[in-house]
Amino acid sequence: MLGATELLRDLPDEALVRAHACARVERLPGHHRIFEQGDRCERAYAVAKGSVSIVQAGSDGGQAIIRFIAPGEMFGTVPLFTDHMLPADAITAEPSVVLSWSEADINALIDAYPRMSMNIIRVIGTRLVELQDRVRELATQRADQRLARALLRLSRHDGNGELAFPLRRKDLAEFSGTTLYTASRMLTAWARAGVLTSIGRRILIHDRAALHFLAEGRSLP
Amino acid sequence: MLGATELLRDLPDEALVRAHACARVERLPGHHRIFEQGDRCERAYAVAKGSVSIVQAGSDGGQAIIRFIAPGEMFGTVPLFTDHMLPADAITAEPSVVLSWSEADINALIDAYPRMSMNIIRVIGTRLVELQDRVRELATQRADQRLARALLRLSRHDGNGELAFPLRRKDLAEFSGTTLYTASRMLTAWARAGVLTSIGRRILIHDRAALHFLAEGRSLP
DNA sequence: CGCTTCTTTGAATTTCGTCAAAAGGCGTGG
DNA sequence: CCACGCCTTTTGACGAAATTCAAAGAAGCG
Repeated sequence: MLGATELLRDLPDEALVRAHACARVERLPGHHRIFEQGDRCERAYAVAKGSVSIVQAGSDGGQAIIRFIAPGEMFGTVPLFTDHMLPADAITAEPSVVLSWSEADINALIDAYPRMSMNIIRVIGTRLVELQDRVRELATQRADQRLARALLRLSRHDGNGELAFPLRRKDLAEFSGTTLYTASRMLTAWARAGVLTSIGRRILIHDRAALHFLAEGRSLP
Repeated sequence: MLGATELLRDLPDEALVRAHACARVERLPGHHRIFEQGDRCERAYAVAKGSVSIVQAGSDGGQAIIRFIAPGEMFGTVPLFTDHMLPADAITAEPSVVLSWSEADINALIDAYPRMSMNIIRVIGTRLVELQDRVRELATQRADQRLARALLRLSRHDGNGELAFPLRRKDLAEFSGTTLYTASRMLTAWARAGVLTSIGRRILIHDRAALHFLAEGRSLP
C-alpha cells in the first residue's frame, strides 16, 4: 500500500520495506490539528486513510484553505527542504490515519534512492501548476465561477458522484475565496436547479456539465 | 556568474563549466515572447540580464501575471519534470539576456550532480510557499491591500527604492488581481500622499512602512 | 508631427461581503 | 427518549467595494 503513495512511487520493494520500517503511524480523530503554522518542520507526512485540510491564516483573521489532502498524498514536506517553517495548519477533516517520517529518515531514503527526489519534484511541480491556476481564477473570475471550479476539483474526476471530502459551507468558502453566505446561496440555487444535492457535509454532483458551464461564466442552460 | 543562478548554486566549478558549455544564450528585445502557454516544454530557462514576466491566460480572456523573473532566477523548468506542457506565457519585460538548456543536457547535469535536484526542490518549494501566500491574499484581502503587497514584493527588500521591474498599470493590475483602473486610482492616491512616485514605467517607493500599513488593511497614518 | 499606447478620471452598475435573525441538525447528558 | 445547547445553514436587507464603460489627456515612438 505504501507503494501507492506519490512519494514512494516506482521505488523497489526493498525501499518500501525500509520506508515502512521507519514510518510513524497515527490514528487521529476528526478536526485534530496535526501541525500548526509557524511550527518547525521536522517530519514528512502522508495520508493513508481519511483526509486532511491545509489551512493558512493571515496576520488579520483571514483564513484560506490551500489544499485538501486525499489518501496517498503527502503534505507538510516542502519546508524540510527550504526554511523548515511550516506555512500553514494541517487539520484532519474526518477520522484519519496519517503516516510520517523524521527528517533524518527521509534524507537517508533520498540518498539511497535518488528517484525519490524526482518524485518530490514531480509532486510539488504539479501542485505549483495547480496553484497557478487558482491564482489566475481568484484574480480574474467571479465567486460563482470559482465555487463551481472548486466543486469540480473536489469531485472525483470520472463522471458524477460524491465529493471526496466532507465539507462545511465555511470550508467550501475558504477554499474558493468567498464567504460562507455566498457559498450557501449558490449551493441552494444549484441544488434547486438539480445540479447537485447536499446531505449533511456530503455533496453529490448530479450534473458535472452544468458545473463546467458555470465555471466558464455561462449561466445554466 | 553562472554560479549565482539558483539552479547551479553550490555546485563545483567543473559543473559550471559544463553548464556554460551547453547553454544557449539569447539577447532578446523587450516584449518578446520566449514561449507560449500550451507549447511543449523542451528547455530549462534562466534570466541572466533584464526581466521576464510569466503570464497565464484563461479560456475566457482573463489574464494573470503569475510571476516576475529577475536575473539569476530560472523559469519554464517545472514542466520538464511533470507533463511537458507549459502552463503560461513567458515574455521579456525589457531587453534581456536569457539562458537555456536542452532537456537532455539538464538531465545529464542532474545525473552528474545530484545536488542540482535539491536546488530544484528548494527553488520550486519556495515558489510554492509564495503562491500559497498569494492565494490567501487573493481570497481574503481587498484590492488595495493586495496592490500594496504587490509593490512590497516587487521592491528590493532593503529599504526604499525603485521597483525591480518596469511595469505598466495593466501589469500591476494583473499581478495583484484587480483592474488597471483601480490600480491607477490607488497609485495616484498614494503618490499624492507621498508614499511613492511613478515616472514612466518605473515606480519609486518612498515610504515602505506606509505600504506595510496599507497591506495590513490599515489606512495611512 | 502623427500615431499608437498608456494613464487618468468620472459616473453608473454589479457584485459581493456584512450584519442580523431565524431555522435546522446533531450530539450529549439528563 | 427527550430536551437542551451548540454548531451550521439559510435567507433578507443593506452597503461598501470594485468593475465596467466612456472619454479625455499624456507620453512614448517611429
